[in-house]
Amino acid sequence: MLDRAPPPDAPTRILDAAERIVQARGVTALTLEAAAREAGVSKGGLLYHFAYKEALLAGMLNRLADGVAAEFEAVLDAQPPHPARTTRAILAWTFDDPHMVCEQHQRAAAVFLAAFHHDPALLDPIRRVFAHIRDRLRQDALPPGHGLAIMAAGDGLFMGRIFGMYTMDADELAAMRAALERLAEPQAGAP
Amino acid sequence: MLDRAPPPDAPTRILDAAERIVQARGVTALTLEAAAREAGVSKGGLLYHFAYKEALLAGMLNRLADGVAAEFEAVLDAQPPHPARTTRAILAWTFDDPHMVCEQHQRAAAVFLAAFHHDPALLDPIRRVFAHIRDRLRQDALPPGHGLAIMAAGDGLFMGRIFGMYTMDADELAAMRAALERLAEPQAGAP
DNA sequence: GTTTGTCAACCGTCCGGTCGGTATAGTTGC
DNA sequence: GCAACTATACCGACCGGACGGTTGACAAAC
Repeated sequence: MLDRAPPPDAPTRILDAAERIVQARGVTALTLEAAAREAGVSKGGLLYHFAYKEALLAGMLNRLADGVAAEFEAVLDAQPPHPARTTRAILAWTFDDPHMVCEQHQRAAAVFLAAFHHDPALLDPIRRVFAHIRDRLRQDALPPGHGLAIMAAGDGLFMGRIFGMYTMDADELAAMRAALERLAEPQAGAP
Repeated sequence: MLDRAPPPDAPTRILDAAERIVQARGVTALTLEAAAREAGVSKGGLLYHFAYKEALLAGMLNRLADGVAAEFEAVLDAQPPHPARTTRAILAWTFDDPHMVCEQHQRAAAVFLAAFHHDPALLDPIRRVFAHIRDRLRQDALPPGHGLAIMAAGDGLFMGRIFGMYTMDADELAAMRAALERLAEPQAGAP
């Protein structure tokens, strides 16, 4: 389909390479030399584009934040109108299939952890994305707390998967989704 | 009350020191030398008790897993009989106050992350603890998925706090708890 | 001819792990 | 009773390698 994409520029190639390394071999393996080699440039070449290692990490995380924001926006747009549209988008985001297994998200998690490892402040761009989602969530016509509970459950599921804390089969996943969907009913708990 | 506790032995002191470092200054600051100094032994002394750095990490994580298991057991024991007793214990564990702000848990998170950073396989002891809790959860008289949803939400909240992704005020927390408690009602969603 | 992008060689530091050694407390043989 | 030996606990100098970052050179683009 898009096999004729132009070759990415050096910074992009470097960011890609760094992500690949972090995903495949963990934070410790992400050295300037390794990233440079993987990207097909020299260490000096890498340092021309990212003057410090921290700049590289920041670049990775900024791109990640943009990606996450765009992805959520896409899921939201695909959602039919509903009083709890944002909440339902989160549910879809969490449970709908392509997303669940996506290697993309393993990579996102790896980048996230790598950044946190180096300096928690690097996470700020992502924090802003989540804060934005939470603001949207507040505008849903739902009893207070329901949206947050669903969001927290989604995050918990995601984290659990990242850390290999629990792997659930399709049945359990479906049951969880059903449970959370009860919380996303507009009339739920209305007085 | 117990101010006459005997001084801890060297391995315990080292583990304590390592935890303190990891919590206060992050994974990167946990070097053998730093841990040794903080524990008041020499590097050689530390290596006598923990032959590799990995052994130190494993020791930290094993102790953590034991602590978490004991803590959950205590919360569970404090719970009055109820068809969804384990689920309610998780709710209490997640939301009841002393636990929420506890510095202990910041430390637990730091140890967890440090271990994961070094080698994800190190997390196995904790994984076992969570698997055990999940088994208990399944025995609650609740529609399938409700317990899991609550557990995931608790994990999400915990992770969110660790990574500073979102900080919720007391009202939001209370609303979340109320929402999740609806899922912990035995009759909830019964046909 | 200067700016832009890239390179390879190099440096200083830090860190995990090794190693030879010390001190104290048993244990054994006589 | 004591010498010889062993085990336990600990010390700190040192080594080798890795890693982040610097430097100076160089070629193509403008």
